[in-house]
Amino acid sequence: MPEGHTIHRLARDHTRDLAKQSLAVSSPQGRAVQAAAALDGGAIEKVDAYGKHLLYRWSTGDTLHVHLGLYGTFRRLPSPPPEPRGALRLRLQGEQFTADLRGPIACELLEAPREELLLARLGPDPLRRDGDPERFAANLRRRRLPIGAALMDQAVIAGVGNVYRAEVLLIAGIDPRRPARDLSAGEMRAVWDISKRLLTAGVKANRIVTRPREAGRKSRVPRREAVYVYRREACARCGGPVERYELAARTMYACPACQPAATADSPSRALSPP
DNA sequence: AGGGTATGGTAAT
DNA sequence: TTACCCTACCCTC
Repeated sequence: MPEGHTIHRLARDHTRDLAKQSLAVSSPQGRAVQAAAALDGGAIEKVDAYGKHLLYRWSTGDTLHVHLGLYGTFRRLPSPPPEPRGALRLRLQGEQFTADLRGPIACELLEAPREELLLARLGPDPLRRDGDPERFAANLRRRRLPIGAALMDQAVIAGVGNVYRAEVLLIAGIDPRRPARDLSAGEMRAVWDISKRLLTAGVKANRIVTRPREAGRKSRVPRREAVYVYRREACARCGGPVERYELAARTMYACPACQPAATADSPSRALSPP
């Protein structure tokens, strides 16, 4: 779940549910006791999202940095919440709602210099107003690695993960193994625009949905039916077999028919937007 | 009910 | 390159 869409959705929800009120902050698991003690009784001004990173801005001037990693999850409970159970890393208890954080890779106070370092190594984020497609293109031109690997590099583009990279490249009709810098300017722009569109839809739906729902289909379909290639046997666009292989230490899913290797004679072509 | 797997990144090796 | 975090989900039984 935690690609950029999840993070931006949490920033929005937590700003709505928890900001501008006194919060009881605790760390029952004991691994963020110091941060909890510093923040307890304080108030959040707003929550910012950069790629897959959450920054909670407290009225004291403190910034709490949270990164969910692969397992991390926030659960929203009505206040007052039940007694904490298990490995509960952080609990933010507000007047009406409580947010419980489990399994994050990062949950720490972030001093200004370290925040600068963190943001400096993030590429443009399509979900942010300041996300700049020209910066993205410049990042790609600088890299010889495959486009499927470049999209996983948070310094190239922030917020895209393993599901979105597969889906974006399928829709763009681009073979993931093509060197990033070999993409045409139009292809680079298409990859950015499709990423932005899919991530934005993900924030709204609060899940990854890259494929239009079939007419008359029930409103909530299994993930398998909400995507074109990720973890599928057959491509949802053409019905052909989906290829899977390791790329950037993760499993890549691609349709060889919809994502042909480009040649000088026949550059790969993008799908018309669904 | 229970087992296998992973939407991510860091630190150790 | 590998171990790890140790949750939620999906699948099978």
